[in-house]
Amino acid sequence: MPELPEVEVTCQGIRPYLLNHAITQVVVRQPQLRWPVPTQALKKHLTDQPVLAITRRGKYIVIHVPSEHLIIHLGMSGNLRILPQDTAIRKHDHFDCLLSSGYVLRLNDPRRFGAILWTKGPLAEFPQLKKLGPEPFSAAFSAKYLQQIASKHKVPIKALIMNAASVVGVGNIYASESLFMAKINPQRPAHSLTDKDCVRLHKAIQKILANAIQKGGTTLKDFSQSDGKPGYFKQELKVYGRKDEPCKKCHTNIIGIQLGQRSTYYCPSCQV
DNA sequence: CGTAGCGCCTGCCGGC
DNA sequence: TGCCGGCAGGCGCTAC
Repeated sequence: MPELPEVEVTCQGIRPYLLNHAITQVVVRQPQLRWPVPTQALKKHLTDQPVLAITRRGKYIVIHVPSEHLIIHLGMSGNLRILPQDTAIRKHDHFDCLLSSGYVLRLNDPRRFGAILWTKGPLAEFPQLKKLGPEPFSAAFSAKYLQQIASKHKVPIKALIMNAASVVGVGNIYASESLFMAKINPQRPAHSLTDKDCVRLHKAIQKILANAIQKGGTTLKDFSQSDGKPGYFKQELKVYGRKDEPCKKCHTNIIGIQLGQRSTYYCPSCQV
């Protein structure tokens, strides 16, 4: 479900309800997520701890308590909501953090591809975070950097930008949308991109992600912001999910293909 | 090493 | 109405 914009919107939504409030209780109803949930460690180390910060690294949400970190990944179908503590439990409500603010932070994740992790050590050394490439809005993610990695790989450019080791946060929707904005065919081998292509793609990735965050993310079916409202970027999608519909620029029908087992959309006329 | 393909799960939708 | 295949916003593991 979530790519970087949806995760960022989730962080922004939950922050006021967590920051400077204490975690009063941790409830794990389903310990089998992508990795086993470290239930005992969570209960022992998070209970009665104040939340000092909520940050994001790639698609991971990091909740900081004194000298430890709770790390949450939403996988494909995960959703974090802020709810009154007496809200009835629904199917797939796997994890709760009760808060001194009177609310509960609740994870619902039907497909259980998400994760609840915990670490005491430095965040940068945490295995899942250690492998991640630069943040798309950081100085490290420059047009020059994109040129360098593109020149070294022959995989389709869409696969390259979706690989979190290249740059974090670009998932299946925004990869297609960024490539449309940059006028690049998603199937092009990464090393075939010119420097100018990379400059356009770099800018497109940043613009698409920033605009999606500003619109509250993309709701296709099950994503909602932490207050339950949908994201409004769906209306902005130019190619994703628009197979056989006319391109908004040139009216050629949008093509839908499978690329690396992921559905991929592009305009055969605008994207070369 | 880079790359391709599979599998983890549940839910939903369209076709028969 | 029910069954079945295919598909879904992510990502790690395996084999080559």
